[in-house]
Amino acid sequence: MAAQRGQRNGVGPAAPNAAEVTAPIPRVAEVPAARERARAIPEAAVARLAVYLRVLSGLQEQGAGTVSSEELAVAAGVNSAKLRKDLSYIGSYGTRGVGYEVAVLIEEIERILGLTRKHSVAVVGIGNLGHALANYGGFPGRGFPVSALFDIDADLIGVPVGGIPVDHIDDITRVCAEREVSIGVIATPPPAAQGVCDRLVAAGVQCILNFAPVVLQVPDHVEVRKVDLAVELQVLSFHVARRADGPAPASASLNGRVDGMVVS
Amino acid sequence: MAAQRGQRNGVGPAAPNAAEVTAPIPRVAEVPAARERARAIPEAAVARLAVYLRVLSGLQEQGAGTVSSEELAVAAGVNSAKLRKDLSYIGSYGTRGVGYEVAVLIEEIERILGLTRKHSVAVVGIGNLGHALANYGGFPGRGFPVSALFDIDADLIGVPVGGIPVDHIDDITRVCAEREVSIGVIATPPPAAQGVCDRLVAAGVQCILNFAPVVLQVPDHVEVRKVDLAVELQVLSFHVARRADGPAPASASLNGRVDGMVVS
DNA sequence: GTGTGTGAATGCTTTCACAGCA
DNA sequence: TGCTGTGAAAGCATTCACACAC
Repeated sequence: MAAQRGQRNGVGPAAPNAAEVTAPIPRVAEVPAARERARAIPEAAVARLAVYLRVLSGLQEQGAGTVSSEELAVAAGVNSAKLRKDLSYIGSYGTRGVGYEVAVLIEEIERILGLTRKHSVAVVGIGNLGHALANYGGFPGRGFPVSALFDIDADLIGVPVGGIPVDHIDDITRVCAEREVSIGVIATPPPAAQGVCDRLVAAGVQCILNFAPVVLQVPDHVEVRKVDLAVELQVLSFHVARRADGPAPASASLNGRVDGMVVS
Repeated sequence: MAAQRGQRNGVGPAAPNAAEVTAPIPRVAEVPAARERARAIPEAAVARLAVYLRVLSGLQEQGAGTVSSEELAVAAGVNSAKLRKDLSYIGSYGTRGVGYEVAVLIEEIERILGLTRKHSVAVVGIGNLGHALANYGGFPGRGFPVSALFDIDADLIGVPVGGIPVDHIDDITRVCAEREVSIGVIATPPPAAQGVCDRLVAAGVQCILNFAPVVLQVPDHVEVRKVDLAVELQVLSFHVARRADGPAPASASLNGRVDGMVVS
C-alpha cells in the first residue's frame, strides 16, 4: 500500500513541488506554541531562507551590522519584495527606515531552520560520489557532521574515509541508532537505492537526500529531497535547444523578462 | 549593470523558482515552426519530463510496448493528471483507451529536451567533487560527454582524470571553443565560483550547472541551475525541527496529506 | 468500457503598491 | 524621508472531472 508522494525539490524536478507539504494548515485549535509559525512557511521560502542565511554570514564576516532588504535581495539573487515576504514568515525583525540587524536575522533563520540542533548524517554508498561527500568533512556550513558511512563492498569495510571508517550496510540499524543519525544520504548505484532507502527508513531515519537517479517510494512521514544530475543536464539541454530553434533572433536578448531585478 | 535573475531550480531553492522563465510567451506573430511549442512548456514540467524519460527507458528495457498514464505516473512518483498534462505540452501521442507507446514517448521527449544533439560538458575545479563528476565518464545517461577539465592548480595540469587531461583555467576560452563546450559545470571553492562563471560566459558557454554555494550573477541569456548541498540539508533540518516541536502527536501520521497518491 | 486530452477550478507563489513606523 | 511589513492583485502550477476517441 506504500503511499507515495511527489519528491520535493531539486535537482530533479529542479523546480517543482514547491508546496506539497507546507500548505498553511488551518490547525483547528490555535496552538500557542511560539514556533507553530513554522508550519506556515512555504517550502519555496524555506529553501530561500537557507540562501539568505549564507549571504548574511558573509556579510557578518565583512563586519556589516545591518542590511536593507534591497541589499540582501541583490546578494541573494531575488527581488526585495520576495525577500521581505520570506522574512515576514519568520517574524518582524526589521526596523523601518533602517533595515535588518544581520546578527538578529542570522539567529532567527538558524532557529527556524533547526540549525541549533546538530544533525548527524550517514552516507550510504562510498563510490565516487560517496567519497567526495564524506570528504567534505562536517558537510557544508557545519552543524551536519558526517558520522557514519556504509557500503556493501567487503574491501571497503573498516577503511576510513574522511576520518570515518566504513561500516557494512547490514549494520545500518544498529549504527544509525548508536550515532543518532537523522539524515541519510544515498549515493549508491540506482539499483541499490530503493533497498537502501527502505533500510534507512527501517532504521528510523526520517530525512533522506537522494543522489541516485531513481524515484524513491517512502512512507508519508519520511522527507525526501533529491539531487539528480541527469535531470539538471537535461533541463539545460532543453534550454539550449529552445534557443537554437526557438526565438526570432531579434527578440533573443529581450525575452529573459525582468524577473530578476536590475542591479542599479 | 549586470542584470540578474533568480537562479532556477534545485538543490538550492530546491523547490522554488518554478516558473520564472518559462512563462508562456504570447508571441505576437504566430510562428508556425513545429517546435515553437517548446516555448510553452513550464519549467517544472520540463524537469519532470526528464524523469519520465528515465522511467520509460527502464520500461523499454523490460520489454514494455505501451504504458498507461497511471502506470507511468506511479513509477515516476506523480499523479496521473499531472503526468497527462505534462505530456500534453509536447503533443498528443497517446491512444485513448490504450495508453502511450513507450518508444514513441521516448523519442518525443528526447526531441523536446534536445537530447538528439550532443552536449559537451566542461568541469571546472578538479577537487573532491570535480573528480567524482569527471569520473562519471560520459555523465549520466550519455549524450553529455565530459570533454574538458579545468583547474588552477599547476600540479593538476596535464594529469588525466577519467581519461581527460586537466587544462589550466587560463586556456578556458580556447579549449571550450575547440571542443564546442555547451555546458559548464562549476565545482570550485566558493570564492572562485563567480570568476570562473564569468570566464565561462566570456568563452561563450550559455548553460551552467553550479555546485558552488554561491549565488552567481550572470547576464540574461545565460541559463544557470544550481545544486546546493547546504540548502538541501538545511531544508531537511527544517523538517526535522518542524516535526520535533510542531504537530500534536495524535495527528502526526495524518498530516502528510494525500498529496501523492495511493498506490492501489 | 477504458484511458487520453483538456477546459475549468483551485491553491500557491510572486509581485505590486502602499500604509505605517522609525 | 526611507524602508519594512503586508493586504490585495496577478501569475503559475496542480488537480478535477468529463467529453471524446478507440
